[in-house]
Amino acid sequence: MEIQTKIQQAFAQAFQAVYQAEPELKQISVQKTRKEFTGDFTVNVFPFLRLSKLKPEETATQIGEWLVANEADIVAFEVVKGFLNLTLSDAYWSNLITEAFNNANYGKGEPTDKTVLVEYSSPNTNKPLHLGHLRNIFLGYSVAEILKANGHTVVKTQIINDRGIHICKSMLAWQRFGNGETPESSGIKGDHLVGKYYVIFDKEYKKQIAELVEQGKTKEEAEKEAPILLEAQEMLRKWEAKDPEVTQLWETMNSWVYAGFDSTYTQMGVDFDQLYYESDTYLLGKKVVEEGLEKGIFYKKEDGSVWIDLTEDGLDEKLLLRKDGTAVYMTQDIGTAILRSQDFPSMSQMIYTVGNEQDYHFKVLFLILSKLGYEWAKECYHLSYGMVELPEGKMKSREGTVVDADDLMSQMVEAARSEAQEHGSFDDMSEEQADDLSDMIGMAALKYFLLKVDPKKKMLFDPKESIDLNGNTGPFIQYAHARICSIRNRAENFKPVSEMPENAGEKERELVKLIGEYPQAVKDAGAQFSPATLSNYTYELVKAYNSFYQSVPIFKAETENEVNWRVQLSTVTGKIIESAMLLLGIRVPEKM
RNA sequence: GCGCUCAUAGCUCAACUGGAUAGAGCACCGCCCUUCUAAGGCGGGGGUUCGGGGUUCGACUCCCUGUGGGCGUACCA
Repeated sequence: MEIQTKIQQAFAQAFQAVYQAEPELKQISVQKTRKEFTGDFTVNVFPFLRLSKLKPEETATQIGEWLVANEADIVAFEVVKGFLNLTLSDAYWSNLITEAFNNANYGKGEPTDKTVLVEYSSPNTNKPLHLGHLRNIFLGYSVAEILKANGHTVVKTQIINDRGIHICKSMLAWQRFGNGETPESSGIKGDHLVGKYYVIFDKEYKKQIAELVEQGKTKEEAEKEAPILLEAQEMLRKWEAKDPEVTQLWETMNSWVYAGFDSTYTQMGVDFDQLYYESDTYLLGKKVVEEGLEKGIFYKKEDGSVWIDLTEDGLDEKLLLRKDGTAVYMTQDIGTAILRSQDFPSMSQMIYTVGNEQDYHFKVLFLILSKLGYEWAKECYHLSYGMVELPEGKMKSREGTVVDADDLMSQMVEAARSEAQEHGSFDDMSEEQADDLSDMIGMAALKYFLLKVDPKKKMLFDPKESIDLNGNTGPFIQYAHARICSIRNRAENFKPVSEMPENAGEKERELVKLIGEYPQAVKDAGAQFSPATLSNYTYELVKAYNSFYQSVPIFKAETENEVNWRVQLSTVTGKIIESAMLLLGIRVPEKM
């Protein structure tokens, strides 16, 4: 049990004993005592004055006296206005450090019976991944790891949008302008090659529109009638009819893209347990919509299109099948969700990591699923994150301001490499070690930069700032870890200490407190689906450690016991840094 | 138009979900390497928390309102 919860209960007990009244547990807020005051934890008595019928100071004092008399771990208290500041015993802190030192799973929750499916990538197969995908994927991966750390069983998944008009556009352009170019013949990564033809299609399409407009068509007419677009639509119909030639081309080009994605995912350091392809799920979606139509949940318009009326729920009418009977985005998503629930019958929650531009879409999706009678619909959760913006504004693929994921990652790694080179980190390293270290640092800078911001909020990506390795950054945290490893290596005669030295100073005590907060930090990050809260915690921990490291000599401590204690504190801090960073998907080096 | 959402130091972000004098990083200024990794530490300046009302013992946080951004409102995904 977390110490906060214990204090909460003790406080309630005290209230019962002193005033014969029961405060609501939720109302008892236990927080860290601010630096300006003495104490470890603070309880606010304001909400309970109507129960005690006394002034804030009197209430706090009486409760404080009871707690010191009856709770072994609480040894002193101090009252400032309505704030009751409690001081815990050294024995309590000593036990905590011993536990953190001995328990390999310190901070992680007990196994639960919950199975959570986390979707954290949903790429289209017509172009490479970009910066927006990076935030999406790092976020979802980290949330999945955090949920695991909270004891849940997690299934990581992606939905691959492999069918539709977009991929036909690339296919058509390749067929017409490609001259048989392949990733092998050109040396271009598969997803980038296919993306290149998507751009070529768009150029040709625009050219044809311009020509048609010149011939006297309106812009709208031209956009609908451009021959190359009609051909792409024809290709989609052929695909749906399983035309052998089109199918073959589709398979070939998708396979190029998957090879490209695989290498991007590898560089990102992420993995998946289960893949879903829309080409496999859209038919189930269509079937379910037909069934819903029979049940009267949906209705058909005269032109044959199928809709659902959500106006009574405060939403709009939504299309589910086009008049030609083909599926739309919503249709496929219904199919995918149902398929997943069938594949994982024990699933207790389904999380979709998707940008907040789709908030409305998921509201509608979950509502439809629940109208279709699926109980698990209420356990669906849209992990909605804010868009990534650049200093010059939004990323726009048409204007070429998209930041490519592969390019960005290699730039980060190269920046890290030259910095490490300058720093002399490679001096005793092999080439592979140097490569690995560069990768570790560059990726840490990027991941931490994207994860430290509250996922819900939109964020600004300034390339200059992201590449910075000082201050509140991933490499800053890695550096602390490397220093700790170096201390640990030096401490040959280290023996764990079971009691905190009586003369332990402020810096040490501050560090001890933060170490004690790790389990709660993991819990909070899981409850809020927020790697950012965990980043902030780790940053606080590292700052406290650096401050300690700077002002408290470790190997020149007065007694051997103190040396051991300080090495032990360092070791525990290092373990937490590593553990927390892994939950963010960030590796930590032993030297840098 | 309607719906959702955001606004905190020059810039980028925090603030334990309603609690004490709103904190960090970057940038700027000044110190600290014969103590263990200076990718570090210590100190300084910098705020009407977008404006205006309200609720509360207490508001960056909740409610109303105004202003200004973003997103959605597709037979796109």
